[in-house]
Amino acid sequence: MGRVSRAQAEEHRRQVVEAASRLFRERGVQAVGLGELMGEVGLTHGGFYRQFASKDALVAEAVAQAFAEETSYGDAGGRPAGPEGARRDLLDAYLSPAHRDDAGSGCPVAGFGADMARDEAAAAAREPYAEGVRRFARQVSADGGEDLAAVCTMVGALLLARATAGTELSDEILRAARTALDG
Amino acid sequence: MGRVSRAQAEEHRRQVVEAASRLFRERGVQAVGLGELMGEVGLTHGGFYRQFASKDALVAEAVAQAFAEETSYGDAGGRPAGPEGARRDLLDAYLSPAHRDDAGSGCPVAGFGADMARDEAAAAAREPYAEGVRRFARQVSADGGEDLAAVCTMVGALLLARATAGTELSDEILRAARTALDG
DNA sequence: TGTACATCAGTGAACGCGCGTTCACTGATGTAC
DNA sequence: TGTACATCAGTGAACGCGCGTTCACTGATGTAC
Repeated sequence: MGRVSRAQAEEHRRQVVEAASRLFRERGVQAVGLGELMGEVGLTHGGFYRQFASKDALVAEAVAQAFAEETSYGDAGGRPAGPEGARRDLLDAYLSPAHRDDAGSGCPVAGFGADMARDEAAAAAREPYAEGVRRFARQVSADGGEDLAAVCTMVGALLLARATAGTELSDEILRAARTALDG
Repeated sequence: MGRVSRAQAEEHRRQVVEAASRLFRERGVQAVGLGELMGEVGLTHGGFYRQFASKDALVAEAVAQAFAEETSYGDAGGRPAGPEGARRDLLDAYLSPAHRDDAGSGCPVAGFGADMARDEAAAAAREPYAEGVRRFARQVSADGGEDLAAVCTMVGALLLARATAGTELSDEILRAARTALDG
């Protein structure tokens, strides 16, 4: 292929991080190889190390990238929300079948939780992940505090709905969590 | 080694399933190889297929085995519980640092959740897993029903506490979930 | 603005490694008489 | 109870495969004059 312009290379790098952010959330860090990731961008695997120090370094970037983007959690609602309805809309979207079925562009707290809990992922991602959890707890809170318990319910519901996807239990789980969370 | 008695072989098989049930919960199905599993029992990997049809078949058995055994969730309490205190003791133990730090002998709903959510694990384990979730929801319920929302909060808290283990956020999460769940 | 050359993004083959699975073989166990 | 033989649990080497990582090479880009 020969050399590519600096702007093009930066664009490739950006696309690889984005693909990683999506595929890692969808199938897990271990299940996605560097060859597949580079292929997503139309490149071969050999060029990976011109852009990243290691797979672990990419994991850290992918986690940060996932938290940086604004997720709509499957766009379950759609109606414009006043500040009073913001929490309600967030809960509706978060606990929707659409969000359950689209982990790749869904909540990074849930999407990367399993990889962070088991030490597969780089320790480098630990700090940005924990910060992301806190930020989400503030976003969820009705007052200005951190509603960690609500985050537990939401993330747990999403995980269990995904783990039981295809059975009727899956939808029941989402509804039970939605009902339990006021707003 | 030569042949081994039928009873000895059955004992070996039992030990392999138990080791799988523990290690899979601890590190994930993909991260544990058949060689390591057989080694746990003192055997070599070649004999695996005399006992199991495939790794996926073992996964299904390991999930069933994990749900079959009585877990104490880290034994956080210890005081004898009357029926009125049973739910309180369950919550205390479940949301304890001990349970967070010992996934291998901990709750199978949480331990296998990630593997079930991503399709790494055998489809054969889906049904016993879903049944295990329902059974746990009945166990958690204060009345005779199914408290799916409480299960979401508990499992979510455990997952996030493990994902943030080592940071102070981890303990905060456990306490927040414990406070939110009455009893 | 044009030319000469250094840089370096991406290629493709190779590295060692561990995976799940298969198989010929060993020899103690279990069985038939 | 004792002997002859079939069974089969476990061994260890091999299979093809994909992984993360390295590297010599290509040739267009970027830079120096």
